[in-house]
Amino acid sequence: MQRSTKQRVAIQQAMTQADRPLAPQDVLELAQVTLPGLGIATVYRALKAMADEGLLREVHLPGRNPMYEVAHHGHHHHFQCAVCEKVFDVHACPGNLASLAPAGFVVESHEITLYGRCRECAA
Amino acid sequence: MQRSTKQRVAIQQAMTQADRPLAPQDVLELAQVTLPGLGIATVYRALKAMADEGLLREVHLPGRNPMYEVAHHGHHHHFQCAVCEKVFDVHACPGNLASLAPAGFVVESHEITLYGRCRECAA
DNA sequence: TTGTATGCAAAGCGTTTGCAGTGAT
DNA sequence: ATCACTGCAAACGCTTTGCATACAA
Repeated sequence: MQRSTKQRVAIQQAMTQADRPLAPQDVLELAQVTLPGLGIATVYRALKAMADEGLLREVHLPGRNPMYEVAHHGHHHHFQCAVCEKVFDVHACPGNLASLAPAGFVVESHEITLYGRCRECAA
Repeated sequence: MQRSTKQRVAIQQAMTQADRPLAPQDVLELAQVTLPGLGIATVYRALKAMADEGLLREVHLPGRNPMYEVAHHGHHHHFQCAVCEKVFDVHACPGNLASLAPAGFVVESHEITLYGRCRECAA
């Protein structure tokens, strides 16, 4: 199983404190505040390991490299701010999207991304 | 302006005949059927140029590299088949997604991706 | 003839992996 | 003392770019 190293503690701490999807590079920079020697390869390996363990979830957004978020929530979507580029969770869903597909197509799941300005950047 | 070369004709032909979002590699393979010597760099440059001209549109889907489709009018979304991995247009939209965002967030646009099995793969 | 377009190969960028050394158990 | 974890650097896959040549105008 997983060993508890100072690297992984720092990485998990960064993920938990951010409480929103982060790119590996973001995680590196946050974790390096408390652990300057941390390497990017370690971040990638730790994020993937934690995702395999179910602690984190991979987040794929259109036109962005893969991100990770703490895996607590159920079904949800994402909001991407056009100004600060940060990604936030959206805990609502219109549902009933199966009927949008062309006839003969079977819809099994869906993903919605909202774009605009977050609370801070809208002010 | 653009010059009409046999490479660009083949590329545009591939895009038009497919009538669905294609990755640059897909375009290369389709166009190479009629133009075997075609290089991948030319495909990338031509796709970008045609997108700048308004002939094509860049399509970004979660977890996929950028694709291109012929630029047609109107707001639409995409369906990605879990079996054949092909992407199709969805000419419907639930609308009214602005209210899904947290309070204080301003929604300017949205993107929806449906997943499931396309007509061929559902059979 | 002129200058854009092309093909190739090299360079970029984000991500993964091999390896020898480090450190948690 | 193990053996997983780490940092570094090399390797990777996709995309972009520099350059000399080809070719549309």
